[in-house]
Amino acid sequence: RWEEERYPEGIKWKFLEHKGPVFAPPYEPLPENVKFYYDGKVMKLSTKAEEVATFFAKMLDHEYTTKEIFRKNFFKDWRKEMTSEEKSTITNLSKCDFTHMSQYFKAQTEARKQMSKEEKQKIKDENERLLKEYGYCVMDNHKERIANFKIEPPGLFRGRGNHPKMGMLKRRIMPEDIIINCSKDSKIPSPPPGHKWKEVRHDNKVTWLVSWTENIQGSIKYIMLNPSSRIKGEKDWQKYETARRLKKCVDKIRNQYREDWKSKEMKVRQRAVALYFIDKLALRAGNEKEEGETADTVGCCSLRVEHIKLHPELDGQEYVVEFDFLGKDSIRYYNKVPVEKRVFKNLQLFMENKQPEDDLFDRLNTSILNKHLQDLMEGLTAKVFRTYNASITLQQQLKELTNPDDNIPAKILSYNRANRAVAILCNHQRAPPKTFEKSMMNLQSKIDAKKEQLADARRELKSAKADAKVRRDEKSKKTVESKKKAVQRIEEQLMKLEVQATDREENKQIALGTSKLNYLDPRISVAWCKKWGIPIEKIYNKTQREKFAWAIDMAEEDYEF
DNA sequence: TAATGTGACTCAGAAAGATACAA
DNA sequence: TTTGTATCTTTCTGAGTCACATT
Repeated sequence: RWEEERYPEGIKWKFLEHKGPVFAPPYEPLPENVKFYYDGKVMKLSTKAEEVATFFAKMLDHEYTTKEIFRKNFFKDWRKEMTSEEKSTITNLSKCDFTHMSQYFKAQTEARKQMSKEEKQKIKDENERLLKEYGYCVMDNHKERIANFKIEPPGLFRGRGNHPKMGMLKRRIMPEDIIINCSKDSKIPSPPPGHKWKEVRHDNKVTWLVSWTENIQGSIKYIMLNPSSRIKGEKDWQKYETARRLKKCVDKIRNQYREDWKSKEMKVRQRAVALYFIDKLALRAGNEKEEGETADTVGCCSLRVEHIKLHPELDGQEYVVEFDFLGKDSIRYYNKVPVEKRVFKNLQLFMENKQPEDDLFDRLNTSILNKHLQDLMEGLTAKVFRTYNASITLQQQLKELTNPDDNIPAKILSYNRANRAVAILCNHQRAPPKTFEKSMMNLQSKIDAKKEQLADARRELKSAKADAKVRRDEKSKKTVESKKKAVQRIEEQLMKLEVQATDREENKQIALGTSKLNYLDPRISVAWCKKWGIPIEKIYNKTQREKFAWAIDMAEEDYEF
């Protein structure tokens, strides 16, 4: 297995062979009867302009097509694709009527749903063929699954939150944009007929197979392997091992930064307070970002004065810091945290004579912080604290919440609650599902029905008992037994439903997936399952079991993070 | 030098798609 | 048995982190 293989420093593989990427299907022009209207009049668009128009039409129902920035960016990029005639006619987006196009696409979606079984199967088979041919590569001696072998199709860029580039045209990626990475002695993938690759290279110090430069931010996109692959699994394992090394020295580090709160040097104090937040609140490092290029979000080091409020006293607690800022993906972080007096006083100092838009930690950035962390422990960076605190929290919570006498569903509820504690710590949120209220009501009515059923069963049991008392024969005794069993079964079903309701309610706005997949040492979960006799399938689905195969292999019931 | 840029990788929630379940 | 719908799974691709090169 891959756990045993070793490579010299920086070398990621010796042999790499793959088939290259799958390109987005070419644009299919709309049928003649689907019309676009400008200023109330039918207008036939050139193919290029029409394609971009369809991107907008497909999003018509979405809120962001009403946003000014989105519309402005879209219109600007759309005009670039128009012929000069179109350009001179179409001068106002508000006069464009995409509704007919939009209806056509909705009808198409509907038609796809209504397809016969055979037609659906045909599509499925084709997808499978594609996966079989392009979805795998050979890295060293293993056939590995590729994560994203399909090139992103063209469309309109949708950033998260208040992104200044929303609505811009994401251009179509051509073979001429593509860099292929594979080994010299492999069969080099051939570009589509009539095309050439931008470059073919043989760099075994990186893990990607294909790359191209995207036109919105000018950043590089990659095709890489699936999480189940050796190269990803090994790295994942390493990540948790680093976090476990932090566990051994975290007390020392904590004492150190507490000392540094008193330092004469401003830089050191800021570093120490920031690190305290990263450790205590599991904040992200917070790199600087180029203004105007992305949504305005921050992490710890990039916090601004306007993102915190200091309360010498709040709701009976002393020295409370109120955080309110947008973090990664523009997810709001809101928290009121009582801190130590010394931290509080330092924050007051940092905020002195500053404007709301000034940096809170003006003498600090992620590079300075990470250099310092590197000195404290090899391989230590800001994000290791997140991994460490997430995993240790799961372990503690599992110990605290698991009741040995509980049945399996109740134990799983405890697991989910432990998982939830981590998700809350890491601020992993989701939009409440659109059908949440409804599904909650459905569940409640199920519970009510089950309760009635239970009452009936109990009544029947009672009368059966009475009956048996009178008759005193074998048959009626047996009836009592079976009625007892029925009551028990219904009680269990009821309990299961109630547990489910609790779980769902508590989970309304919490996303468990990210922490489960990226922050929790899977060996903790595997060990917990073994210890309590919970089938691993109850915790990890098939994909997750593939990703965590190394942990399932490795961890025994006594594993300690 | 510290600031800035570049590249490669992890982590993120929404949306689409597949499946299970109830009517 | 079929069909509609709720839920679970997978896909998608944007948004971070962090190391290292360049100026």
